Amino acid sequence: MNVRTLCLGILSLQEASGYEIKKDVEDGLFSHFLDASYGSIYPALTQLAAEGLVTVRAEEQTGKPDKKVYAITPAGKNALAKAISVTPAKDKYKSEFLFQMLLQDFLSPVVMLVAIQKQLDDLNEDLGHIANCGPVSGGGSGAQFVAEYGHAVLTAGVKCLEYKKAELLQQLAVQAAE
Amino acid sequence: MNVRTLCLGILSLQEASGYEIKKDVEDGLFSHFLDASYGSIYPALTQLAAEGLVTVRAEEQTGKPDKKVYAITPAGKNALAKAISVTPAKDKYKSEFLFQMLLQDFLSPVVMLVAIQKQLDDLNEDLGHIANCGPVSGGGSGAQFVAEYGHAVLTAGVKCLEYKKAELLQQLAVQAAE
DNA sequence: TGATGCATGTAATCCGTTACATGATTCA
DNA sequence: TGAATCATGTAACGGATTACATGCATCA
Repeated sequence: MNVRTLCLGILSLQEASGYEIKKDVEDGLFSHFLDASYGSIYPALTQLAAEGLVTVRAEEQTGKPDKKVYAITPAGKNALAKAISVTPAKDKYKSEFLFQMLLQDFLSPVVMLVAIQKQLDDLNEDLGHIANCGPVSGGGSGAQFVAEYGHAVLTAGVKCLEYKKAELLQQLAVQAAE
Repeated sequence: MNVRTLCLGILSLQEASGYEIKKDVEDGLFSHFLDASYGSIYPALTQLAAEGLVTVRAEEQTGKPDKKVYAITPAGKNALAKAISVTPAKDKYKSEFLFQMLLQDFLSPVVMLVAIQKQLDDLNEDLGHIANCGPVSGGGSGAQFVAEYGHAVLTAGVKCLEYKKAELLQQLAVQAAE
């Protein structure tokens, strides 16, 4: 899936500017399974508008720069429906954290502890993003499904890491006592 | 993290050919959080050998093509230790499946069911990869940690999806009865 | 006889990130 | 006064994937 489809998908839930789409994938409900940078979002939006799949409207704001609000068109909805009806690619998960843990023989216990804590913070941050969006938001039942799935998976990770962390802490304490 | 470091990491656990490294990230214990293609592995290995971070040995095989077995050198271990001692980048997770679920209003219940089943199959496949490696394998305690974490997260996903699937199936049955 | 597994490699292409460029406003 | 937020955009660069090329052995 490319950034074009991503934008179309978000715009099908609500109107938004490029800046707001970036926020959605950075801090919003979608942050834990989507990603895109300004460098890909803005060109995609321009292209989408040129093809008539979205409309643009300049919105003046007081105290803030003007923004371009994009909205999906019927043609855009068709294109979106087509794009997401194909069997999706398998989820991609890349974790440098797990790579580090795999190679823990090369790491000092302190470095390990720092890495685990960082991972814990990252997971909790994502959990926070999901919680912030509240039970109802943009995508209705779809958003709820995604929130529940994310919550389940993220929570499982946290639980596992809390256990590991406690284990490590105890080991460190024993070592210090010797 | 780049493919160079990935190869160095796997070679620190055991000797391997490029083909075997690819299998590790495709079907092995690492498959659910690492990824690399031949097009990136082979050049990386060649480069690593040229820099003296790994050694190459041609191994003749009966009934199979010869293979080049790579092994990490002390210099390679140093380079690896250095590379993984920096704070790792945040995990990247991209899910077209969740994107589809988010946009479920554009999907027929049947397409949704197919998508959920496919996701379930994918998760169970990864779970199988972890189980196949058994309690002990290459990386010792590191491998065990990674296996436990993967198992916890993947299982949570399966549980959540089984529930959703049952819910959907029931809805479909009710609709059919009307 | 055709598909699949084992095995190595190269080159074009693509998609996206990073960095750069600009500028107003608000809050500390 | 400096940092952060809001806001849009471009261009170079990079890293990896995809597709291609080759070839033997085994299994159905």
